[in-house]
Amino acid sequence: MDFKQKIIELIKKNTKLKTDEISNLLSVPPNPDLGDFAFPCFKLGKNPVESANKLKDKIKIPDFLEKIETKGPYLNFYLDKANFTEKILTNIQKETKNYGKGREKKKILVEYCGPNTNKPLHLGHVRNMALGNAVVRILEFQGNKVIPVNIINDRGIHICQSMVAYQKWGKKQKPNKKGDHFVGDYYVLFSKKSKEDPNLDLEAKSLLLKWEEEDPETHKLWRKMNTWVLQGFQETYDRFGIAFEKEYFESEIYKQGKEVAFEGLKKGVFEKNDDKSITAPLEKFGMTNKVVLRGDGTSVYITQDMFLAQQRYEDYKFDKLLYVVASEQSMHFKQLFKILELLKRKFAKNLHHLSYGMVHLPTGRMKSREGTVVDADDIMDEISELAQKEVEKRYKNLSKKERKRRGEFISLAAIKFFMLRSDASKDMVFDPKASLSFEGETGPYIQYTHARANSILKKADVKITKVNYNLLQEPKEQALISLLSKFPTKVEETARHYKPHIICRYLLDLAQAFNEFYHACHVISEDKKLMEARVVLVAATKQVLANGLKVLGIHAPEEM
RNA sequence: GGGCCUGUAGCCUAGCCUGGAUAGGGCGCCAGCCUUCUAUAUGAGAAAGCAAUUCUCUGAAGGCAGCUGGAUACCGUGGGUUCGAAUCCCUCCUGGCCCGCCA
Repeated sequence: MDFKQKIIELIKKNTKLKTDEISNLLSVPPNPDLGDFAFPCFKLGKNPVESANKLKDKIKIPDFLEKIETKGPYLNFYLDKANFTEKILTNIQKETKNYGKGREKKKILVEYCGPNTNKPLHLGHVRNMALGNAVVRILEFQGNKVIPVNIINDRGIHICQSMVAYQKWGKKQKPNKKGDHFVGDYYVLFSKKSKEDPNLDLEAKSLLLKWEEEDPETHKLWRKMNTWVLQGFQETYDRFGIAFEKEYFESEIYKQGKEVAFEGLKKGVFEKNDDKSITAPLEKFGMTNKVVLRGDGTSVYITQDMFLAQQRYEDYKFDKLLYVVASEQSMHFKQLFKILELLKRKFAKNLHHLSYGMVHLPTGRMKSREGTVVDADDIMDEISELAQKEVEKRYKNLSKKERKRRGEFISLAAIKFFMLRSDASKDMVFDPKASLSFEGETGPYIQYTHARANSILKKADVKITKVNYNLLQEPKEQALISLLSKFPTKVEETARHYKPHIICRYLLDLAQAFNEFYHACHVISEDKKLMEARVVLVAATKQVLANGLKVLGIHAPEEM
């Protein structure tokens, strides 16, 4: 039983309140002077100050508490420091990389990334990948079985546009650069040329028809170009540090939603229109009606998603399916989930759209047709270059290889942390020049703190025998220990809300507390027993920083 | 017209689910911590005087993935609920996204 539970019991014994009520009221005071837990006494009577004092007199102080005090209408509980410190620090020493791990046992599918195979991944995908990857790791750390899946949008008119341009101007060249960029260039070329020559649009349309008729030549070209693009994506995934357990291809499933549409019609959930198209009537649920199958029998975007959801259920029997997709598709998912509910799919209530805000440039919205897009690879290159320069400034004698390695993990930390540190639901402006500093609330700051902790441990050559936890009484030490104890709750909270920014904020607080601590308290000292206790504290902090970075998908370096 | 999201210092952001003590961070700004330089007729002072040397002040530059201190907030607006509202409810306003037989 943890301390909070013990205090709840204590209050329960001495008041008429129920456990739940007390649990809700009991909170952590705004600053450490006011103790470790606080209980507001407004509910105990008309005069809360008097009630607080009465309650205080009634309670006998148990071993784990140092004291109880009243401050106005609040009853403040002070934990016995040595007892608390010992419990937390020994726990971290024992559990190491599993400290904070949860015990949920669900099977969760997370769909993210969702690229189109006509152009490279861009900044929006970077946010998506950072978020998806972090959510996967956090849910895993919470104890769940998590299966990351991708949906590849590898068919449709936009794909054919790149193909037309390649046919006309590609001269059968093989890629002379990363495959996705190579193909993307033809997509941009198509957009440019089609402004002058409207016939190109017709050509793309007829190519799409040929593709649907499974014309061998067309499919051969399509497969060839897709292979180039997918190879390029794979390189980006590897660099970003993500992997998928399964990739679903739109081209393999887009036709199969039809059965679902007919099923809905039979069940009376959908309606048939005069032109033979099929509609899901959703007006009574506060949405607009949705066509789920065209008059000519071909499927639309939502048709394949209806099928794909159930396909995934058959594949994995998930307890939960998360779609990490930008907020612009909120309506689509609202409609999709409602339709599946009307079709009485038992998994319908276990679907969740994890929506995130758009990434804007200082110049406005990104438009791939107009070339005002920042490519994922380019931004990684650019930031990596910057980071390598910073590394070089600090260490003149590093090998080029090592400098590159460091620059790379630092830049990825900067990018990922920047994408994750604020609430996903908000839009953000990404200014490549100004947004990614390495100072302040950044990934590198956390990494740096981790590296510093490590370097202290290396310097402090001491044998840990029997630690006297009583020695860690300084306010900065206590503040740090108190933060360390909160990690498991933060993980739980993050997993419950799918909000990685909670862990980001926590790591910033922890890093700051640690930096303040080691400036105020010298670890390496003549007093061996004190040094021993502090070394344990530093090691514990390093461990928790590492655990936190890991669930965000960020490397925790030993030095940088 | 309808739906969803959003509004917190000059800028960015946490807190809102689950109401509670002084609204927490960061950037930027100001003042320090650290390093270097400068004073060979062209800065000043101290170590009794001179020389050497050292130190202090003043000045300048640099660095800064770190630390300390400081200034900055009608929590969009108006109302309601409550002993108590950034947080819950309602009005209005701002910005964004969506409302296609595109994906």
